[in-house]
Amino acid sequence: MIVTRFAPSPTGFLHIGGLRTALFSWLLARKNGGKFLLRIEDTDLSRNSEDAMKAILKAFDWVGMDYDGEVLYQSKRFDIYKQYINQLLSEGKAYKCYMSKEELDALREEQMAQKIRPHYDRRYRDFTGTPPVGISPVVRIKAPLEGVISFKDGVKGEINIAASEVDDFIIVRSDGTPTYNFVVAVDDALMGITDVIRGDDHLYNTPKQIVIYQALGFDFPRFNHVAMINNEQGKKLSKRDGATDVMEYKAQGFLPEALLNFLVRLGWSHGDQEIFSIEQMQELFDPKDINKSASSYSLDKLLWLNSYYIKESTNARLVVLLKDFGIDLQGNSKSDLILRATKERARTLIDLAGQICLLIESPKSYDEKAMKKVCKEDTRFILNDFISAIKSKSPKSKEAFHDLLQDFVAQKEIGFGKIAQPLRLALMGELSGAGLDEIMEIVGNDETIKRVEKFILAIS
RNA sequence: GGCCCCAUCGUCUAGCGGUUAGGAUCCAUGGUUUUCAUCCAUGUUACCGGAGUUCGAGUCUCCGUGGGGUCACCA
Repeated sequence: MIVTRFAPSPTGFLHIGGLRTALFSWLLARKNGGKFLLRIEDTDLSRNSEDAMKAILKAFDWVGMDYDGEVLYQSKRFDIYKQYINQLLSEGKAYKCYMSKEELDALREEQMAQKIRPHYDRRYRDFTGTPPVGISPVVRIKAPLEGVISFKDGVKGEINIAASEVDDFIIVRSDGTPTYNFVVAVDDALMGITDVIRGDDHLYNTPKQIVIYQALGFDFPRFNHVAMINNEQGKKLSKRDGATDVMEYKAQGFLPEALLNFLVRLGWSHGDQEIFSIEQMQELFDPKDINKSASSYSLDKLLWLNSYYIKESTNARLVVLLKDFGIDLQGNSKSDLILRATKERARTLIDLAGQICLLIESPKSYDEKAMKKVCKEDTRFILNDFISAIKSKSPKSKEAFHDLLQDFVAQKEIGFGKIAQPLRLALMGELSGAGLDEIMEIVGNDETIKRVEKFILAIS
């Protein structure tokens, strides 16, 4: 059985890079009827944040990704790690190191000055003397002294790293807590993880974790290191690049399926296909189709996907979603008409809300450029006559408004634009939007007249 | 700096030794539409450079160049 996991550290919100690796892992598990675990890497007690934890869970919930079993916390598994530490210690595969942090820093500094790679000099590796007093030791793993650590990466292929690049790294801090590279290896092994999918910033952790696997006699999983997501300038994504927090996308009016579809195509592809439903992703995802190179993040495609998914959404769902954007269409008898008139034109829910606003509220201002362009001397008289026409015919349907408009221009022997443009401005405050007949059907006779009258006043 | 990874239109990508280098997005143009948008059609734009292997190289090899990652008692 395939078992995958997402293992964030609770130090901040879930960012889109994290969401993508989570998505890949989730898809792989779901595709194969396997398990997807959520494990919180909170061994560094000083860096944990409850809020970050909640934010991650919230983001998962929003995009609709589920996980199997309970959320696993490494901070609750310290006794398990301790057991394995003791095992390594007693087998001589790990050792206590009494070097103080200050000494270590000094060593590092000296090495940097000599322009050699900073590394621990293994001074306590074979130490047999009496340990210095008053120092709480760390525990270090005995990494191989020579040779090459190799593994086959599902994305990058064969990776070989010289053992000399891997230090006797710390597996237990002086405060007794175990460190990341140790607990990851232990947990992945103990939890039966078969496939690890993570960012390629972890590529260098892999040989370290392999050292642990080997010391403990565990088999190691398949590794897949996914290249990073960069910003539009090709640089590492940072907070300065706008939305990196997954929940920020919700706030900006994106649909979760649009975000997921966007992310799944960042670094992964299936031929020429662009649109993937969640079901299709689950069916088609395969780590072998993950791209080796980093990708730059560009909003265009996300916007395009989002407008696609807005059009695909049922009106009922949009009504619910729109509530977060200040639009309450619940119980509005014209909600279907309103949505039909607006959803084709919206790229985000914020867009959509804005357009709906124009329909249900009288314009607060009129586009000035458009006013100048569209309003001629006779405009107010034409509009006045149009009000009379509405009053005498009192149209109710889109079709009736359509006919009224046609009859009106025919009778007055004027071009359609003569009435249509100013009318549009009067009703919406701008020159774009749904069809006039549609708008008037939604707005209704009385409100149409009111808006036109208000507009006439404004141009007189 | 050492080590590792990467390199096709602006962007996301297909390609897996022989293609007019394909799709999507963006942009432009035309059509549909009472405007805008949608939709449809068309178009501009790419194999980082140099050697080599080969009858033939975007595809394989090497060297450059560029970008990224990593070198913590963070994860």
